[in-house]
Amino acid sequence: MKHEDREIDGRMAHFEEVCRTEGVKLTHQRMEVFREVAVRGDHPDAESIYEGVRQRVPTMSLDTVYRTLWLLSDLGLITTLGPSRERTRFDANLQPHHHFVCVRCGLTRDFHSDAFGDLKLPKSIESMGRVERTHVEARGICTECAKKKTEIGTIATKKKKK
Amino acid sequence: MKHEDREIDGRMAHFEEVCRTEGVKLTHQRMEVFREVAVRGDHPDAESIYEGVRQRVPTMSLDTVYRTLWLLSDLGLITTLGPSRERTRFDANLQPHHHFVCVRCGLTRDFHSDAFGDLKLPKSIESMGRVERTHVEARGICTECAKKKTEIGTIATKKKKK
DNA sequence: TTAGGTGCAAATTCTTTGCACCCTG
DNA sequence: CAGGGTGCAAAGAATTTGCACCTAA
Repeated sequence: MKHEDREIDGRMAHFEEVCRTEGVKLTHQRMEVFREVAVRGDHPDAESIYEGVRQRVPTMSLDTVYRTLWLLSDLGLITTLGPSRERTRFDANLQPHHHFVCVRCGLTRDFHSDAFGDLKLPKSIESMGRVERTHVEARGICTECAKKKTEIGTIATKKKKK
Repeated sequence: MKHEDREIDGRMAHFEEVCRTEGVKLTHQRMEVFREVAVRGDHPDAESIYEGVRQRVPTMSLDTVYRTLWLLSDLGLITTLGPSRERTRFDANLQPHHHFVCVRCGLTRDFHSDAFGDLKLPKSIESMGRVERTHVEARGICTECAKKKTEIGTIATKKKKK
């Protein structure tokens, strides 16, 4: 697994660099939380990350894990699966369709595309399972948010500027 | 908006039919909750659906909205955006990549595809906003869950069979 | 040294559940 | 009329926050 280790090392190095340039302290806890997310390929939730880190840092608390995860997210070092910091949302459109998602405000709108009907999936996917349908998520900034321009930077940046 | 109205009517009809065949009672509340989700194109959360329905059915309670939404989801009449009934999950992979998601257990694994690098988006998306990146979600049943076969039907079916 | 970071515990927020009455089939 | 469905209130889960002590820079 030489390749994977190198990948992790690269992520750790990037993490440390971003923390330094953003003026965020490199604590033991933060390194372990980031490492846990970086090493695991299963996209764990906060609780699961907490359990993993606790084996190495028994004093770690769950609230620090949460604080750290959102910090990392604000720094652009990690992302969330699905809507971030939002409640579950529902969709009554059963037709095959795709979503445009605004990464700033969460606006989500359907769009259709015949071209996306039969995307050719790589063979690597066969070992994971049988795919029943594919769905494309186009992420960007919606028209409304774009109007507001650079009104606000990232939360992390705001904090730093104090 | 002739076309849209027809689409909604079709969804309502399908909803009523499924309820009948599944032996689920067609209550005023359920119809209004389903209609609210069907009519709105913004994929609302439970609270928002609650507010919308309450204007027509002032006695509606939030817990009924939740119960109804999960029932509709079990019946396959609606779906959720992102992970269903799950906590937020994190991803440290910053490289452009895609996900295979098991709709049964939630297992999520990365996969890569050069072909998906530059999907041609329909022009209809331009009015929504500026797309920065696209991400493909391949949904299906993972190898592990497939082994377990038809061990369990849908929750709705289970309920019905009592 | 010192401002930011952490752990603890309490507070919030979101969602689910028990129960008695109500309404669809 | 019977059994599922609903509203209410209270419980539970997940996540956030206030505060005093701790530690990286």
